[in-house]
Amino acid sequence: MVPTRKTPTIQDVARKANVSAATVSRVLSSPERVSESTRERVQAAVDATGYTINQAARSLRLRNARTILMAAPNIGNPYYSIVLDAVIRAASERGYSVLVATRIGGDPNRWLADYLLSNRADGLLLFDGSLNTFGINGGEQGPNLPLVAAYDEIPDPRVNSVLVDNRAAANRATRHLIELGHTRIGHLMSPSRNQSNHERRIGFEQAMQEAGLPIRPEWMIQGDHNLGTGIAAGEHLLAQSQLPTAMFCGNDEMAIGMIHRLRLAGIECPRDLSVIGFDDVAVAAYFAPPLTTMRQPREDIGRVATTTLIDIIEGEIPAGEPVHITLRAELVVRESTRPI
Amino acid sequence: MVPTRKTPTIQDVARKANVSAATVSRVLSSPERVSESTRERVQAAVDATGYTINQAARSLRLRNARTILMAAPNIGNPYYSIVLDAVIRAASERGYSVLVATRIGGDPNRWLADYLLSNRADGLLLFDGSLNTFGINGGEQGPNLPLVAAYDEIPDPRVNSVLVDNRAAANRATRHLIELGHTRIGHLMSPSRNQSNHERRIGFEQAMQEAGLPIRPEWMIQGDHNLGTGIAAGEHLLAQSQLPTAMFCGNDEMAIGMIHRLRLAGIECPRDLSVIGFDDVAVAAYFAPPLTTMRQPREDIGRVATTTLIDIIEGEIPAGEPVHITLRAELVVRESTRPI
DNA sequence: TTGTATGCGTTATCAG
DNA sequence: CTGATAACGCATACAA
Repeated sequence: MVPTRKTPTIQDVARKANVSAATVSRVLSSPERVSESTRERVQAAVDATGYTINQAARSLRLRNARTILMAAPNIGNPYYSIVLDAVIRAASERGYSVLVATRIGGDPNRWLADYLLSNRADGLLLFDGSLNTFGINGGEQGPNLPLVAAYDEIPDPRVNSVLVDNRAAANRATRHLIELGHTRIGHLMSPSRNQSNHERRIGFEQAMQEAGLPIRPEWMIQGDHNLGTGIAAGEHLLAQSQLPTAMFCGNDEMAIGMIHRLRLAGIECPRDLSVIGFDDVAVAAYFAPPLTTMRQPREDIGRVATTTLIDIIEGEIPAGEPVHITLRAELVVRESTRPI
Repeated sequence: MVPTRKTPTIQDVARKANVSAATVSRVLSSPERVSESTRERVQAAVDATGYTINQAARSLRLRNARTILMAAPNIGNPYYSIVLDAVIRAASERGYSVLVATRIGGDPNRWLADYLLSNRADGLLLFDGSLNTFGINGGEQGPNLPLVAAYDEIPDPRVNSVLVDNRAAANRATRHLIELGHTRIGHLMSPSRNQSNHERRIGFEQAMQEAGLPIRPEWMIQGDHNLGTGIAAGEHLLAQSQLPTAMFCGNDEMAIGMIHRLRLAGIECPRDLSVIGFDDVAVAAYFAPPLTTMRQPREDIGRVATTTLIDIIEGEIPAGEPVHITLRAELVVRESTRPI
């Protein structure tokens, strides 16, 4: 076994190039401030030693980590994985690393803030609407850390946000059903924990009212964004004396679960029931029937939120006024909806 | 605007508690080495100041980061997102953070090694079979960094690994079709870039040979693990003079795409063609028809790989002999396969 | 253009 | 049980 050589430091490089450590540091961060000859000599020494900068030391000195933290309630959800992918790409372009946290035990407000306070991350990308952003930020006189909330309508206007106009999207989805001639329309609701989901319900109700259509309470079903509640919703519907002819579902997974359950009972989509989902997950297009849905601009969300956060961290966006960016969802018509 | 207070240091706490910084440090890391009275005093000062340890300084001093790096070719793939979730949970339990990297530009071998060498991460969880683990590790006399490769059969026995027995799983999948009475069986192959996928093919061929069944080249279709190649495979099949009665697909996404395409041409699954997939992604159970598949133990992979890596980092597993852990996939019979 | 000196915040070592 | 001190590796102010 070869004895493990310790990783070279800036000093080792300096010695090898016959310059001071300061010069090596300069070659690395502002090469133009160093004469060409020494620059080359240092570069050669760097290559020869295989030197890599020690980030811990650099972070300590610079008081930053060139790292952002992405927090989501459930990274296992495909929705977030696509966002995460975009986040990593955008961060990488700016030279940032990405740390990931998901909701586990303990007080999230506390350990999320810890990450930032402890100099492990320079900013927070928050995808968890159930968290109190105000609390994370230390309240009224808090440290006011770089924070961008995404995917949730944030009721707190003091927090930077990148979000989808859920109300408009839900309105559009519902109008699609109405335009198809449906009048008996139900809504499989998203969990109302966070504002964005509540907005979907409002958009639905708005569209119904605008069209003069009744909102039937027995067709307003509470779901929890997973396949299981979609199935439960199907069962709930089967127990009703009358079925709606169309359903707007708060996300695709629930739509898929519901369609699946109803088919078992002989209710075919779209023959007997039109269904529109929300999100446009990867399989939506290949489900049977291919699912009509509102597509979330997931990559955009991840990318825009990340660049915004980094702009804030680097002071390119003034800290004074909070930033609010709104993205639009897009109607994707496939085969799970049809005229009445 | 309240002037931003700088975050308190261990010195601030020490002053407030009338002790030295060393004592504060001891209270935090080994409380039993400090008298009860001072311990309480220090604790109170910590609470009062809202002190959080500066990780950069700690890392610099301790020469570790208490962070691991997960590298995957494509974090947007739902497969990895579930693994990542398990990784985060397992890491968190041991007090580690998780950094995520995905394949972007540049030489991955180089920047992955950078992460470790630069003291940003203490170990690497590698899910990308196309990467040269040996290279990452610096070759024969390399630094030999803590590294666990997962999800791919690693041909290099010098690298620690946690993997699924793909050959046995593919063999089992194929036998399932054979037991159902099928004799005309095709295989939609995974990309052969990495060994694990190649193992699936070997498992298939083995099972066919054991059963004395012919392997028909025109039914051996090369895919690329996405829905698109599933569709292409469907078209390829439609162009043949004779169809197989059963197909073993290298993953669920391809199976779904293929079934979808064939249905458009009037070939129904499982009526005309039995299909078994691989992975058991979330929608497999709710596809029409619900998909028979080999379930990958994704959570197990993430958890076991993580705990193993941390054990290695912390020296609980001797560095001498590489660790190789094999997990088994499980046959999940649903409705996309039926007797001939 | 380059070098010297200093400090970032922490913990381990060594005295007391 | 506690305190003083040094060192981890880097980047900058200042001096040359």
